Amino acid sequence: MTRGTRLHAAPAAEERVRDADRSQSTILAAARDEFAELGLGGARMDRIAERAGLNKRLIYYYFQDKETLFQAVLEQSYRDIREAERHLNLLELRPADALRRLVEFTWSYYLDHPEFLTLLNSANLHKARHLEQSRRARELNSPLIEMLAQILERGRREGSFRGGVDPLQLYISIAGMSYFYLSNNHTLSAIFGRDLLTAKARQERLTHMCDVVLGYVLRG
Amino acid sequence: MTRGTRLHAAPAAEERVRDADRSQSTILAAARDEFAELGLGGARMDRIAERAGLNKRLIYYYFQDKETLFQAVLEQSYRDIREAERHLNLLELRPADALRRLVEFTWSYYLDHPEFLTLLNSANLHKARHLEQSRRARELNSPLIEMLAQILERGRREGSFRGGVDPLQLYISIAGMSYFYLSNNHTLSAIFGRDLLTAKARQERLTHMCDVVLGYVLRG
Amino acid sequence: MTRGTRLHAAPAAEERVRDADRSQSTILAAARDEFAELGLGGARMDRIAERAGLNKRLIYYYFQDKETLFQAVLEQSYRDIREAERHLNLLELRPADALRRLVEFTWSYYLDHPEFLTLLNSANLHKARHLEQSRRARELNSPLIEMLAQILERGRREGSFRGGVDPLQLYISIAGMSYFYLSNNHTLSAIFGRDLLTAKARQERLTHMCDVVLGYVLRG
Amino acid sequence: MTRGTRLHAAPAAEERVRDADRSQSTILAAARDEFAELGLGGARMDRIAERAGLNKRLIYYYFQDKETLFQAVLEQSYRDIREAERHLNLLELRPADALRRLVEFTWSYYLDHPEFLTLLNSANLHKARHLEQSRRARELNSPLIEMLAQILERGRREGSFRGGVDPLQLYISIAGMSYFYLSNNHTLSAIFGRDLLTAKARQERLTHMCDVVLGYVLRG
DNA sequence: GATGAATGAGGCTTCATTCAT
DNA sequence: TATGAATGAAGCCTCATTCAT
Repeated sequence: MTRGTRLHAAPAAEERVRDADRSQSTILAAARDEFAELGLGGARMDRIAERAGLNKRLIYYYFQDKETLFQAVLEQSYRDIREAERHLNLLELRPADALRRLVEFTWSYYLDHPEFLTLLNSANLHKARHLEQSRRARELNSPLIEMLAQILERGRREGSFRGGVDPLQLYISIAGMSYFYLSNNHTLSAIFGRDLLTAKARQERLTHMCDVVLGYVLRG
Repeated sequence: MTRGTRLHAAPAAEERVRDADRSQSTILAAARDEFAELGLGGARMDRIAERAGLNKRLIYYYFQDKETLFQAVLEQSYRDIREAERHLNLLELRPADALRRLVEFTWSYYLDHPEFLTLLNSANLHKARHLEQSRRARELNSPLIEMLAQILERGRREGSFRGGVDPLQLYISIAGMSYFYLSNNHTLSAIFGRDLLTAKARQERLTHMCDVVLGYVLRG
Repeated sequence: MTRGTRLHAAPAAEERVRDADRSQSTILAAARDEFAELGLGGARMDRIAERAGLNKRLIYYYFQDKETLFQAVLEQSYRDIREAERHLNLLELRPADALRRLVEFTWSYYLDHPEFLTLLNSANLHKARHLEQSRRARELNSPLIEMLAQILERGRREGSFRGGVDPLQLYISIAGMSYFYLSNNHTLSAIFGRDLLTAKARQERLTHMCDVVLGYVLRG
Repeated sequence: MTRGTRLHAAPAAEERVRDADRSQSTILAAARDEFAELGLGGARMDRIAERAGLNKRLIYYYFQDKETLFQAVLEQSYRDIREAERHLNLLELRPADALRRLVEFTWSYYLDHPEFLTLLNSANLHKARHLEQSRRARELNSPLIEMLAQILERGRREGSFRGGVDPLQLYISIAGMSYFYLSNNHTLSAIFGRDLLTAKARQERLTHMCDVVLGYVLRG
């Protein structure tokens, strides 16, 4: 008996299971938005339930409490960005192009996922205690570090890149340049009285960052 | 007249004023610590009073409410860093040295004032609404931008620096490289399983950042 | 036909019934423990299901709600003690020995069934409303009262017992002396700083109670 | 300046202090009633506030949480009964009269303070953990034990009492006989179909208990 | 200036119970 | 018979804030 043949019938077992999964995802997405907008302390369980369109009690059914929910949101966010990173085929590009692509990817991902930045902030405000409790923390290690190491090594062997560059340091610098600009965007705008998110400003920022990275890495 | 000589007497007017000032500073310092550790949402007025060793009611007496108090803390923090920046006499140094000095200063200030980073995060989580409400926001404009502009211009005229460098972009990059490393220190440590705050690691980070900035700015 | 020989077959009707009975007993035992440990207000339906290793919904299937379940537990407990009492063949003993045996039985039963004491407490906290609702309340009348009446009468006729002893009053006194000692054991221990449940202490208590009862009943 | 001279004046400092005290007593009394009627698990903080006519928050201001409040109620109840016991001048009476007076006092106190019985039950349901946490538990030791010891010794020396009676055992028996009758009154009434609290029934119970105690203690 | 007492709103969480197979 | 998913009501407790000297 296929699904189409049952009319007015109750969902089959497999479907009910999927309902549970769907509820969990819905909650997770709602929580992600709430936490991103208001931080762990400012988030409200009531509002998360409302955003999810589900009963508040269900949140506790699937995720024990607020802290656990936050941890689940964090893990999901990490899984998401790592998934995106895996699709970056940097090793097919020439070293300099690969670096440009990496800078651009980081920049675009942060731009498209502003919630990732605030979640990261919240996590660090709480001293990453949520990550430490996560057994999966290590799995969250970015594949980019290894890719970056290979790119740098290849560039050095080609003679175009300088040697002695620590890939982790460079990765952090690349991330930091995008991150600070976007994360502190409001403060910077207020202080400098300049909109930093116009199309032009964004293009200029990206160009600047590429220039910095390549200026550093490229052999004079 | 020392205080000990007056028995059962009410404090003199001037002394009362000094007490008032001292109370305010005490509250501000306590609030800064609390906000830095727990964010705006996680901070507790009770705890701030306790940290200050003063009655909670007094906080409301001096600072209308929690938001206003947070704003006051933010402004004070900005005043503090701007004050420190004013003592940086970069223009006395040669351009390359001035840049190194600027990177080092930023790095050291963030290291020594971790609360500044978390306050900044909190402010940005709330979209800098506290800054916008502050009449003094513009006064918070860093003098460093102007200094940096002059340094870059001088280096360019000397022929050692490349041209076309936007001082604001560079300033943000410098700040971002330190900021991300320190602010996300916990997350990074958890993920990469590497203590990023040992003396050696700190030295390496500083060297890396100087290399990046100078690598970018110096004419090949 | 053993169960193992039927593969993928639905259980036979008789077996289903046995399962049903077993489930009900399991629930009842789990509920008894939970109620005994935590009282009616402190007991949790979730925990009862967990203790029983059965789905919570099943509890509602067999016992309408928490109150009804409590009532069922109470009735079962009464049935249990009445059953034990029925095996006491006091009338075969001489009057004084029969009294000693009764005191000892009461004491031992309470010692061995501490849950009975707390259930009784809970029932009385709720003014025995669960008993009043029970159609079987009267059936719970202890056969001991009648036995005790006969013992007292026989002792009196023999000339060894005093007359005018109300069997119900004596029954309550016997029960009360054991009950208070055991039920308030924790409080008494805390206050008097003396472990009341060592083997020696228990023996002393039993001796004391027999002395009291016989001292009262025996003709000088 | 006496109180009467101030009209329309705000309460003086000493009075405000008393307000705090009064609030605490009011809460304590309301809590005692609620706990007595419904047990620890069944009591509701909301209802306690309502009974006290005070803001619920104030309960938490003075008594950290429900458990602490319960502990405070327990301690107060013990203080009350110990206070009453102190006014019993048993040593002025002849030994047999002193015993009768003690039985009567216990019976009357329990009759007049039914909440004491249920509080005791609740405390024991929770294994007296609230008492153990109380630093004052030992102070709650009844002065009656010592008095009873003296009465028994005096009776023995006079030749009217038997020897070898443990005052603690006797105290527990006296308390238990009253306690069980009253505490399980509802259950007993339901089972035996007999109202145990009529004036006549109460008189009979008291007579019975005196008979038991004296029958035991008096030398044949 | 300083403080202990008091409060209303709301937050997180738990509970008994029902739904829908 | 048995069960995982879902829910509304309510419970304990906390929070920022105000009252009343």
